[in-house]
Amino acid sequence: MSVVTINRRRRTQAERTEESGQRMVDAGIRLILEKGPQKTTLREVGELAGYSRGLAGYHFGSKEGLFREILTHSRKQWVQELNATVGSKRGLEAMLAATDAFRRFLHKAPDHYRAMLLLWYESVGHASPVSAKLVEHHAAQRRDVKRWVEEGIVDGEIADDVDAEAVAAGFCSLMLGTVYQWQVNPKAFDLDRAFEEYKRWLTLALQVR
Amino acid sequence: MSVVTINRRRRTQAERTEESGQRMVDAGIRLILEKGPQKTTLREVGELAGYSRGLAGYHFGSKEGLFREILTHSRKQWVQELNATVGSKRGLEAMLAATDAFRRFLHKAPDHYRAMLLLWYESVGHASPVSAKLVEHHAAQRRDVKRWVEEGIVDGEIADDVDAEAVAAGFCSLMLGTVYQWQVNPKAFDLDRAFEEYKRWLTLALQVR
DNA sequence: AGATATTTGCTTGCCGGCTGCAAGTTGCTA
DNA sequence: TAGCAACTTGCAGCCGGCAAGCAAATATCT
Repeated sequence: MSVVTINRRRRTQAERTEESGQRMVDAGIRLILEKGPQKTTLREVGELAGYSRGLAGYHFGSKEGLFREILTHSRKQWVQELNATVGSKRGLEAMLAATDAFRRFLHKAPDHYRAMLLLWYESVGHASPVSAKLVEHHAAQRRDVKRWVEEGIVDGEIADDVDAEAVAAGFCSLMLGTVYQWQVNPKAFDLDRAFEEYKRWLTLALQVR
Repeated sequence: MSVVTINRRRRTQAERTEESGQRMVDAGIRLILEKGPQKTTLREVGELAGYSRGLAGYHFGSKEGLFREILTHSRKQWVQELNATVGSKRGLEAMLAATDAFRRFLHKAPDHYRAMLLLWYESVGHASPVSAKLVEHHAAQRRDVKRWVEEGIVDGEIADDVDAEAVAAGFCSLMLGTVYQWQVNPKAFDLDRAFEEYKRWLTLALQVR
C-alpha cells in the first residue's frame, strides 16, 4: 500500500458530506466576521472552503440555511458552557456565576460566538426561521433566570417581595446590552469593571433586607 | 385659475426635491419595518413613493445613503425627546427621568425609531459610515450618563466610591438590552414592570448608604 | 469477487432581480 | 429661450436559487 493510498484513501459519502459541511461552516463564520452576513455570498463560502461556487447553496438549501446551521452549532456550545458553570446553583449564586460565565466567554470571544451574535442582530424584526429560534432562545434564558430567583426566594435568601420576572428581564438586559455595546466597540468598553458593577447591583437588589 | 392649477401648481426645484426625499424616506421606513433592511430594495422605495425605480438611488447615492438619512433623522428626534425630559436634572433624578423617557418612547414606538433600531442592529460588526455613527452615538450616551453620576457625586447625593464609568455602562446596557428584547418579541416583555425594577436597582446602587 | 445498476456528492449553466451608473427626457429658472 | 436640475430609462455586473449533468461511492446480481 502506497503513501498516496493512505492520504487519499477511499472515503464514505457520509465522511465527504461531513467534511465539506464543516469546512463551509468554518468559511461562513470567517466571512461573516470579515464582511458581515449580508456581504457574505454563498459563492465565496463554497470557494473559500475549497469547493465550487454552488456547493454551499446545494448543501444548506439557501443562505438562510447556512446561517441556521451556524446558529444551532454556536448556541449549543454556549448553553453547554453556561450549564457547566452554573450547574445546580440557585438564587443569587447562580446569577453571579452566570455573570462570570458571560464575562469569560466574551474574553475568549470565540469566532463562532461573535458570528452568532451578528446573525442574531441581523434577524431582528423580520419573521424567519432564524428569528423564531431567537425568540425561543431568549424566552428560555429569561425562564432560567426567573427560576433561579424563585429558588432563591424559596431558600429564603432572596426577599419574597421581589418581582422574579422583572429581575429576569433586567438580568438579561444587562447581559445582552453589554454584549451589544462590546460588539459595537470592544475597545471602548471595560468588561471587567462593568461586570463587577453588575454583581454589586444584583447583590443589592436581591438580598434580604 | 382652475382647481387643477391650485393642486398642481408650479413648484420650485427645492420643493420638489424636499417632497420626493421625504416621501422616499417614509417609504423606506415602511419597507424596513415590513420586510427588514436587507430585503428592502431601492426600486421598491422609489415606486412606493410614487416615482420611478431609479430615483432613490439617484437621490441618496446608494442604499447605505438612504439608511444614513433615516438614521440621522431619527437619532435627532430621539435626542431631542431625551433632552426635553431630562433637562438640567442631575444625578439619580436624571437617570430615573431618562428611564421614563425610554419607556414612554417604546410605548409610543414611532415607526422611525423602530426602523432606526433595525438599521443599527444590522450595521453591527462591519465597518461602514453607519457603524461609525453608531459607535459615536453610544459613546455620547455613555458620556452623558457618566456625567449625571459625577454630578450626583458632587452634589453629595451619590456615594463617592461609585464607579461612574461602570454605572454608565450598566445603565446603557439595561436600556439597550431592553430595547433588544422588546424588538425580538414585544408581546413577551412587560416593559412597565421591567422599568420599575430598573429604577429600584438604580436607586439602591447609587444612594448614599 | 467482479461487473453493472443506482444513489449521492458535487459542478455548471441559466433565470430573475437587485444595485449602481451613464445617457436621455422632462420640468423649472433666469 | 438657453441652461440647469429633477427625474427616468437602459445597461453591466453581481447574487441567489434552481435544474441538468458529471463523477465518486454503494448496492445488486451473477
